[in-house]
Amino acid sequence: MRAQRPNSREKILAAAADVARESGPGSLSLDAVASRAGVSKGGLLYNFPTKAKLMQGLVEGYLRDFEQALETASSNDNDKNPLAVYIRLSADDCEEKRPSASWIFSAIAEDPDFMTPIKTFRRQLFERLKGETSDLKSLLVCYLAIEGLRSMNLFDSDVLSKDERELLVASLLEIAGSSDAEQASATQS
Amino acid sequence: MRAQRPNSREKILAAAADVARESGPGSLSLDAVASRAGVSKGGLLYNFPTKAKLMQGLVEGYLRDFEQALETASSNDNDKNPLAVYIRLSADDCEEKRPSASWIFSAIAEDPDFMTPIKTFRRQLFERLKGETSDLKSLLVCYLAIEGLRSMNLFDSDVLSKDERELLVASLLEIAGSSDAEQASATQS
DNA sequence: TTGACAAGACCGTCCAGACGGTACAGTAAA
DNA sequence: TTTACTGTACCGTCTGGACGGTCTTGTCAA
Repeated sequence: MRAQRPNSREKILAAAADVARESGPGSLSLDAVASRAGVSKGGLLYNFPTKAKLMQGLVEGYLRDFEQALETASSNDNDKNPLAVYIRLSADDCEEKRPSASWIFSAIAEDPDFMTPIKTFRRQLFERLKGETSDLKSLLVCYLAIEGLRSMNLFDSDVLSKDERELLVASLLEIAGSSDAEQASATQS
Repeated sequence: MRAQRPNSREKILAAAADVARESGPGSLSLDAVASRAGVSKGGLLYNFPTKAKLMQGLVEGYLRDFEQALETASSNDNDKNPLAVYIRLSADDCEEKRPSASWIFSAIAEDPDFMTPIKTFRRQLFERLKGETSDLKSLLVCYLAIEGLRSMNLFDSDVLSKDERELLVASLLEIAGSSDAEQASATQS
């Protein structure tokens, strides 16, 4: 069956992400991942019969983690509107120093089709937010700004200072919140 | 006669961008670029002695074009505030279907350091906008949203419909414009 | 006008190395 | 015995790059 001793699988996936981050996305070779994971190349190929499967594993793990984080955030932050929850979650995500998903570049280089699951996931997420947000304009602005934050994090771009990031998030929450307030009670100058 | 003028340089650069876009960033090999440009590999290596130089050429051309576009846009759109000009320019950029700068992925895979010129350029641009915009919050939101738009364009992600894109741009211009109005009414120079 | 010649622009071929992947024998625990 | 690997050897392919040769153009003296 599946996951009996999935220790290696996770280790390999984490190692792949580490290699991509530290040695650059172009250096993500099977040998590098294997040695980084403390696993022989044979063992790697046993868990992931092909490099494409490795990439697929990375994508699936990424999506799974994202979905789970969204779910728990929705539960914990229940009192807020979904857009605000998403903003806060994404901002926290991007707060972490390491560009967690730079393996994406490797995946794209390998085969651009690896992006399609991520793209459809994003689209579904956006559609869901669209259904849960009253003001389309606020949603668009906030969603795109968060996308920009993600982009900068992915490219390891440090254009914004910490203060500016916080101010941005506050502004976005204000925008997201104002739409909520409009919906609840149209009382704001 | 064959075009022996530095014509070849531009042709090669364009060919490289085409190959990266059409065959995927991972297939950006010297042979592919050479054949696409209608140039032998030797000829390519003559113009760009190494693959790194090719990438550098792509980056420099990208930055040069961007700067020039910004300049002409500033001249033509003189009556508007700089942030609005930037928003409009970027939106137009992202509107074009064909030329994603997907060669960036190849460059990153080759060596992440190729991003540093682009990163410093972005930072300078942001600093300049910061100096020219009265309301930091508006700037942050608009700049990041545009960054998000760029990101989606780069990843060839079609989450937004055309109407939504237009609505987004209108909203951003509104946000940018309101800061301008504040500046105009509150402080006169 | 012509011929010689140097420099620039480009071609075609070859090569060492890295990579993904295969095959297979061995091993230690459950 | 099966599962989950390890370790090594190996193959075919692709890639960046080096190299020497070739064609074109500009220059200048005679």
